[in-house]
Amino acid sequence: MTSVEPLQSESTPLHSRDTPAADRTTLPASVAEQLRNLITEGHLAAGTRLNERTLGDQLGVSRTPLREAFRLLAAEGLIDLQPNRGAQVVTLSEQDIRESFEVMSGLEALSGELACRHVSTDEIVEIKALTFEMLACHARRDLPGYYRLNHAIHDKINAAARNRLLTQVYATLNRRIQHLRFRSNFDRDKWNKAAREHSAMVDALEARDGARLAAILRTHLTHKGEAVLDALRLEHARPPA
Amino acid sequence: MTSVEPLQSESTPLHSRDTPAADRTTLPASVAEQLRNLITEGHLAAGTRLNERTLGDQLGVSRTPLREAFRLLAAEGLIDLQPNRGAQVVTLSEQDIRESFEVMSGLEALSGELACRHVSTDEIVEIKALTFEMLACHARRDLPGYYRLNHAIHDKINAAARNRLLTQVYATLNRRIQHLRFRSNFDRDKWNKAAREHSAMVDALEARDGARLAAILRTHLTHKGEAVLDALRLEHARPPA
DNA sequence: GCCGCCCATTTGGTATACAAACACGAATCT
DNA sequence: AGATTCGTGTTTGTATACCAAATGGGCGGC
Repeated sequence: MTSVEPLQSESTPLHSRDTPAADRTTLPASVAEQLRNLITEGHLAAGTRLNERTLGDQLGVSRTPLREAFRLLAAEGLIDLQPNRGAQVVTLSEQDIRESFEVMSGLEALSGELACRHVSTDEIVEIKALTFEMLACHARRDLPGYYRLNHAIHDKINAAARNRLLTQVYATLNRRIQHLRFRSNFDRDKWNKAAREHSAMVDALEARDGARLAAILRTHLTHKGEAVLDALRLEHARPPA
Repeated sequence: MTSVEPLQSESTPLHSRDTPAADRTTLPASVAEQLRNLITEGHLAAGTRLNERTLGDQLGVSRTPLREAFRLLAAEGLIDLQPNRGAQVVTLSEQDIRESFEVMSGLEALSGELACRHVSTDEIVEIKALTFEMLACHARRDLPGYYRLNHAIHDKINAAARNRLLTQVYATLNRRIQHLRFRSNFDRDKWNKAAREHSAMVDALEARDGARLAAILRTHLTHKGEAVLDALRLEHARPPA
């Protein structure tokens, strides 16, 4: 995946002239979002150069808002913006990935701690239910379903922490490595362990034991990081189709 | 401080034509840095509107790079960029501040934990020395000196964590509240407590007790957050000169 | 006093122009 | 041959002009 197929049909401008009036977002923001999606979903491979003129034509916007979108994405760490050399999709080194998981594990721990302080019983119930659904996916070896529910659970815990900044920072960091997570088709052992950790999470949450939940989430994320790194190294040895 | 005095003499363009060739930074970046400094040092008060034309003239740049700088600062959370309403220096609500300190305390905790894993004996020595210097400032009631050393110590611990992402994220968050920290001329009790906490930090670091250092840093930051909030509320009751 | 209308101002976005930086291959030198 | 220089086309960086749309007041009517 090194070149880009038509990103958008020519006939659908981003700003439809007929939108009522109100909350239309700005062009740079929506361009940034499109690119963000392309990157996080892996449709734009790491290292891809983003030519201003070309990409602008494909997206149907002029250079000005595109460049502003670049600044945004650069600040989020999704693209690399070098003076006079343009933008390219960021390539994460092993260390970058390790650092990302370290920071994210710290944030998850905080999230767990705060969640135990603020979570409502309704939320606990919902998280517990989601966890069981996820365990069902695990039993069925349904990886996509597992990922989806996994994501939902972590989102709920994060929301229960009642800290928008935390949510936002976490989301930003997560996006940088999101496409990697889906590739780590980790082995049976690790998957079993992860599932068990999720059961323990629910226990800690029900007991509202912040320290315990924090510790579980911390190691959970650390394990996930290791799994991703392993998968990456494996891929490196024998590149995928 | 609601209006802006000449930000730069007309005769010193940001890009001097004679700079050799090499690492000149781009205009948006340097504009952003100037604004960042003005904001974090409190020369641009919260809520100040940033008019594109006016500000561009003052800084000697056109709207194009200025707008890109705005995107940068908005992504960092230093300014608020509302569609069709322009940019203004962000105004943090009490909750924003509380959330900031919560996240930062989590990051500090992580920093302490990692620092204990990676710190060199030389670094410990240096941190210990700085701590004593800081305690000297405390004894002399030298608040500016205290702040300076305090900052240096936290930087060193952060550096010892060996995680550039952590450093960067922390710095970004810190900038948003930096100008508040200097105003919190907290009372004798809190200051004493903070000083004691710093001694405990060195102990934990020497013992390379990650969990302990993490806990200390965590509560240290929490206390700082409370102090800032107190000071803010006080100021609110009786506005400063 | 309240409401709606109108206008000056500002922002959002496009297009264009041009200088400087860069990439890369050809020509040159040793 | 290999390294170096040179030149040229391409891309980025910045400025500027321009216009549409949104905003925010002020003004007049009620």
